[in-house]
Amino acid sequence: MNMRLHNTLTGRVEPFEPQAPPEVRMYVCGPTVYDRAHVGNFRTFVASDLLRRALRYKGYRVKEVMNLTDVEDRIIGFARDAGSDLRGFTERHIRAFEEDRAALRLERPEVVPRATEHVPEMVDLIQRLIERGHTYTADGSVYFRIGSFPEYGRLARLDVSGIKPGARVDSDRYDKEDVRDFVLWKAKHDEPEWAQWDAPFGRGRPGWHIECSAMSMKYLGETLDLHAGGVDLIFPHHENEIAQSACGTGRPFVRHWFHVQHLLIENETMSKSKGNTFTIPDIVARGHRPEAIRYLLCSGHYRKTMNFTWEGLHQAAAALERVHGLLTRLGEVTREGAPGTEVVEAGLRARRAFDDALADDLNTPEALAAVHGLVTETNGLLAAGAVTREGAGLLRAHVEAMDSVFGVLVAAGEDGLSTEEQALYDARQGARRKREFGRADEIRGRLEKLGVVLEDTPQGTRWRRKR
RNA sequence: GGCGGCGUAGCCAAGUGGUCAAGGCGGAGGUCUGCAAAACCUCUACUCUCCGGUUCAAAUCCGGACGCCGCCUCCA
Repeated sequence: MNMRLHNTLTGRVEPFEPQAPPEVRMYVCGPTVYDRAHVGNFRTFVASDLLRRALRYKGYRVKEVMNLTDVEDRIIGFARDAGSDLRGFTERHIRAFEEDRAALRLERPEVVPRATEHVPEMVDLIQRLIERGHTYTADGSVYFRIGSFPEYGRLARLDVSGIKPGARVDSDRYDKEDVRDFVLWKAKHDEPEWAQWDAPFGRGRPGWHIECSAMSMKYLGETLDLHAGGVDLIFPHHENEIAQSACGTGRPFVRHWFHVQHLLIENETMSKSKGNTFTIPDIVARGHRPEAIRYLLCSGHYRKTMNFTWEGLHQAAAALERVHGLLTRLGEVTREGAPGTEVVEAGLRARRAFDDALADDLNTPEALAAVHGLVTETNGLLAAGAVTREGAGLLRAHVEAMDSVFGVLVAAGEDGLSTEEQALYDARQGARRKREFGRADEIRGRLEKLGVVLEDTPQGTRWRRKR
């Protein structure tokens, strides 16, 4: 159950120790549902999915909460423009997110709360902050006074001392005592009715950060074991979450902060103006499989900027195909007998390397290398006829165990051949039996154009879909 | 300007003081095959952006240069 993870709070890789093992209470900042999430967003979600799966692999029981931010100024704006109410607008994007989540084989967190369904909890927390003297009101909005929290800036390593308390900063709509103070509750202006809630401190809507504090603590308790998100959230979002939560409860908010680096697309920053904020359906429309996307996102370390390229997607698909091919061939072994020591040892060796890699700050690239090491060894043993049926089962079990973390190594069930494809397949088999190889090759070429690859083996002809 | 990170083969990507610079993709040759495909075997970075330094020893530590990226108020 040993695991070392980098902790943004300390800036070091340190042993991960939950408060009440084997349970891990983990929170992940989820999507803001005003648009379809892009691959960059999904890098974070894939990384946090790898983390929760790795923790389970190591013997922990994970309770993960991932919020859906379904009220926020942009959402309100877009919904109003679309002539929709909040629920109608966000529902569409939530469904899209669920589709993408399933396509990338992300496990569904145990709790997926929506901000709009937790306004009372947020009001409650704000109320507590007011009572403890961490707030002030300006124009009806409630602000958090960062000067009331000495530890402010620790996570982001910001030096707050340069900001003069009391220096008023002009803002078109709100009047803050300090630039870095942030809003807990925004007083209503001209927002639609569906974007307003009642609170003891006035009608309005919650600020951005408060939802994560309120929802995480509701489902996971006042101190979380793990909190994950993209690096861009370190400041101000997570810094503010810490301030609100710690000041509201008087306890540490999070023990371990896990932050995922950003993604580059073809060596360029993602941005709307560059037109490279690809969504999962965008990438699929270009002929790539979601499994390849997931594999590619798994192939770099989460703390390092990753370069996402179309070429890389092809490479990922090819690497994945290699593992799938091994599994197919393991299933075809018929020889009886106990597994040889070579088989047993190859499996154990790979598992040890795999376990070590995961324990070392979730080093998935190295864990993947362990998987491929086993593939190469097994292929060799297979070619030498050294694998029995029992041995094949053992090796497959190792791959499956490792895939409990990666989630793409075992191929999803494929559809059978269509009637047309089946007819061609049968015709080729007939031609081959009659040794009419010219005709057989011609049919094989036609099937390949249809995306079906044939492989003749001593045991017969097998087919697979081209990647 | 302040803070943080990165620069490893054609491409993707581990390694952060001392067996060997992982692994994948691609490429070359060979084995197998009716031919292919798949698989196997061999080869594919004497070197880690560059320049200095520390050390018996550096891709790994220190200094500098160049290039790239992120954060410094609602963007994963």
